[in-house]
Amino acid sequence: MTKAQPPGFSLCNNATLRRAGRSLGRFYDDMLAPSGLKGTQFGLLFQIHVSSEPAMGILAEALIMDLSALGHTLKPLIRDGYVETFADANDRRVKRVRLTPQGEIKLEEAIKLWSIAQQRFEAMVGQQRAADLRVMLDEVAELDFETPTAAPSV
Amino acid sequence: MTKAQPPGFSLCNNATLRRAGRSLGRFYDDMLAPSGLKGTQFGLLFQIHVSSEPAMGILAEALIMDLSALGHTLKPLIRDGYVETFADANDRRVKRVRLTPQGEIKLEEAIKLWSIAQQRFEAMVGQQRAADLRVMLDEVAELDFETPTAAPSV
DNA sequence: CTGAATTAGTGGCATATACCACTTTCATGA
DNA sequence: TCATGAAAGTGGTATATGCCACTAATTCAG
Repeated sequence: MTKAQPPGFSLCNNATLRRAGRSLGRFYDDMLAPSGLKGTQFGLLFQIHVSSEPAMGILAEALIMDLSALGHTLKPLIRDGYVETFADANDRRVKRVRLTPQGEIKLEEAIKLWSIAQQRFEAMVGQQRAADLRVMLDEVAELDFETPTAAPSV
Repeated sequence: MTKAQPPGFSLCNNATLRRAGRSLGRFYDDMLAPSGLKGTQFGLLFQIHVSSEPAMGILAEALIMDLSALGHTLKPLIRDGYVETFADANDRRVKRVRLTPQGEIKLEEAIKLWSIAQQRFEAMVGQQRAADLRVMLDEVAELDFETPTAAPSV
């Protein structure tokens, strides 16, 4: 028979991805800890920073995140004064998001810590392989999982 | 200059991994929905199934998951009667975990759904590339992130 | 222009995870 | 044997995320 599955390894792409996510997440969290931000929060601040006062829906889409989840995740950042929201001028349904000056400062501070984490990680797996991995992951993220539940409606 | 970052893509390995995780997670969740299990729960049941009545600590280690997080994640599964725990015979500190008969049945049911998800995914990215991705992810998960906080204590 | 359908967010609820402070058991050395 | 310290879990608290039901604003057909 084939050799027994190494303990902890799974053939499930999803389980494997989550497992790696927990591991890597803790690493980035640890490295970012001095800033008081979690890896996720850093990513969120960064995405807001590089976007142009994005609407929540647009932001959620870019992050492939549920809109309501984004709302929840944003709360601690708003509470801590790093992010603020404001109504769109043309469509009052739309709420836009931006960093506060304090948020920009915090982000800069965090970027320094993040760079170290990023470097440490890439030193371990290789810069090229890390880039390859990201490409692969972005491809996975962008896949069209449209479930053909049954016959596609005419 | 280099071309602007495509919206939603990040150089951060952690952010990219999480983003892909959300995307893939939803896909597996959707596919498993008829069983009433989430992708995470399926992975957990499976890992318990292939282990030999593992102690919680061992299970957590295999999944690279915090022990207390495992405890919390296990609760709904215990409540729903899929998993049960029992004290180790030789060390009363140790709590072992196993599937109930009901849990085994549910797992079998879920495996059918999972297979479809797995197939669909691999049809999209290619079986070989999926395998490569898992290898890469397992490697990342297994990295030694030991933070050399400062001078290693003598 | 008015009522139905659509779009954007919110709030509630449930699971996923982490860290920390305990509590209970063991293991160990004096 | 007994005090100490290590090991395994539990519970609390906080963030991360998703889905669903609902509300507010818009858009659109008639």
